[in-house]
Amino acid sequence: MTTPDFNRPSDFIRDIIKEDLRTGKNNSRVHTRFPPEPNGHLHIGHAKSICLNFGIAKDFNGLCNLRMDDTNPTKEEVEYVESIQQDVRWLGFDWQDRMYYASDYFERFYECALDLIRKGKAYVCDLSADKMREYRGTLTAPGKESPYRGRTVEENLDLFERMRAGEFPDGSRTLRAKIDMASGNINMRDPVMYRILHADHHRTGNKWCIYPMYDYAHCISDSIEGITHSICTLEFEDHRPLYDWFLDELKVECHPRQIEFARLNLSYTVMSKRKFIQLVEGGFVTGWDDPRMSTISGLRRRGYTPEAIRNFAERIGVAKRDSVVDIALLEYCIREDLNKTAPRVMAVLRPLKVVIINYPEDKTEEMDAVNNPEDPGMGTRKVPFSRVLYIEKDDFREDPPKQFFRLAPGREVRLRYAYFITCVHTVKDDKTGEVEELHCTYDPATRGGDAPGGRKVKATIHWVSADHAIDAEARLYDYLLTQPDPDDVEEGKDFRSIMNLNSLEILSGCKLERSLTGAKPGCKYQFERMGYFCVDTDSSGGRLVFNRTVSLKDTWAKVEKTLKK
RNA sequence: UGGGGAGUGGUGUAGGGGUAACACGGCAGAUUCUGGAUCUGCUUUCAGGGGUUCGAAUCCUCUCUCCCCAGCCA
Repeated sequence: MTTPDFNRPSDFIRDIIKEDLRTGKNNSRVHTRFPPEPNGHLHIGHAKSICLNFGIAKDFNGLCNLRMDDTNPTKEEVEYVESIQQDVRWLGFDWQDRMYYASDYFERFYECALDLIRKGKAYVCDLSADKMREYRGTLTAPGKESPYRGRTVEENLDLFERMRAGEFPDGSRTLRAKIDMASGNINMRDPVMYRILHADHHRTGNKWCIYPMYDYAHCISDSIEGITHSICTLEFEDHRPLYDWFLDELKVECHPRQIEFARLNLSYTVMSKRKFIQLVEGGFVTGWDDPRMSTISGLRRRGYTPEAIRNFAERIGVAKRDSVVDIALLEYCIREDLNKTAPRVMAVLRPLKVVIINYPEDKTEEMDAVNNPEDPGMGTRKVPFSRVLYIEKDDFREDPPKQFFRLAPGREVRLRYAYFITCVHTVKDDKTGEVEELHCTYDPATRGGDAPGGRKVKATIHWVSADHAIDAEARLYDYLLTQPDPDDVEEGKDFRSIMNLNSLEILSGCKLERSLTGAKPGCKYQFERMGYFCVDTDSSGGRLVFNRTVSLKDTWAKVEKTLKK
């Protein structure tokens, strides 16, 4: 058992909990829950909530349940409950034996409904959906009471039992709470507690044909599980009076406190199930786990680590105001993690052939390369060097601008862990004039990368020996949107009008150092100077596919950009 | 025009009567066998008006702006 951590960065929710602990509320217990509806895949917004709920439990020596909020059989599927469990586990959280389903409580909900009917606090209403909307009133005008509001307890009991028995068709009746049709809070205008739905539920099958609504089911679920702090997002703020109303009327022992926080928005991406579906169906991405998606599965496939995401969740904080977090912070978090953990490797994404004309044709040397300068414990490896190499196209410029330090005609640079080379000749395509091969000389005295006299070069570039290289495909990703805010679009258009149509660039024929042979999906590397890459699940047999998780910070790219202006 | 929330630098989060802090970003520089990492410095803020006070981001008051709510979705 760990001691509660009161020292970690606090937030308004933890402040409330600390106060409750101080005053001995809830017998000094802390119990939260993460309650997704299994109707879609989790995204990084959910990760914020997961980290919050499980994190609070951990900080205060409490517990956090995982609960499927499965009260709507028409939308929920087992496929989703499995993916949700996988994602939560992957993020590093453990609900132990506390995996719950709202559907497990259906009988309890029913009993409670009976109780409310007997107390005259709930009634069966025969209004159609359209009529009910009409009776509800508007934001500014009060509603009208349903003509069925005055039914006797006996009649209500009879009708409700028959609703359960399946005597009535979908939509013909509802069970409603009897509260106040004139309330300024529309949620309190006799909200529906049960609707008739002759639909198979993924867990209860055809046992039920009436299903409870969120507001009714959620508070009771929390109460049953002994939740102390029921944390949800801002849009439920004006549902809180109803949450409290049900629990007060039912006189339950455990009455959790609902606390609302602002959901996460991330710049240059979308964050709602509806928009994700539009992306998938519109063919903008290949699926829920497309590495450009901010779904947990997408981020995982992209090469993000649970550590980075947890760290991100901590850095963004928790508050009540609407905000848009700069995606640069997420990128910072993954770079921070991978910088410490990812082995370095040399990979040429856009190869340019280089012949070292004064190097023997049949010779191969094994150069020592450091696996991770941030972590000497990760050791070294041998990288083969020979006469014909590949370097990055971007590392050569025939007419280098002033700030360009890399290879150019007549200029000397260092090949990382190998030799200094000087470009003495360029071979061009007759027709296009494009440089297709470089002839260079090397200085044998610089073996390993250092000149004996302390001679300096301005750049070190990576390379791969042509004869020893393995081929791979690299997928480079860019933001999904061309603008930070998905809703900042022209009148009448939606986020699809600001899609970045170049968010995926596929590079084939990349040349990798041979140590990457047989790398397995999920393996993460830093391709030196190019970014962090992760083996994609599309890899098979000898075919290697890499996702670029995130590029390295690139000062040269910035300089070049301002140069172009 | 009803009800519920929220306004602190470019972004996010602290500070809750004593003169605004941390992180990311941006910009410089140092350093470096990754134009990476690291280090240093700079950048810029309390929505507005009035009031209380020796002193207000903080308390009071008025105003403005933004977000959410009219599913038998969650």
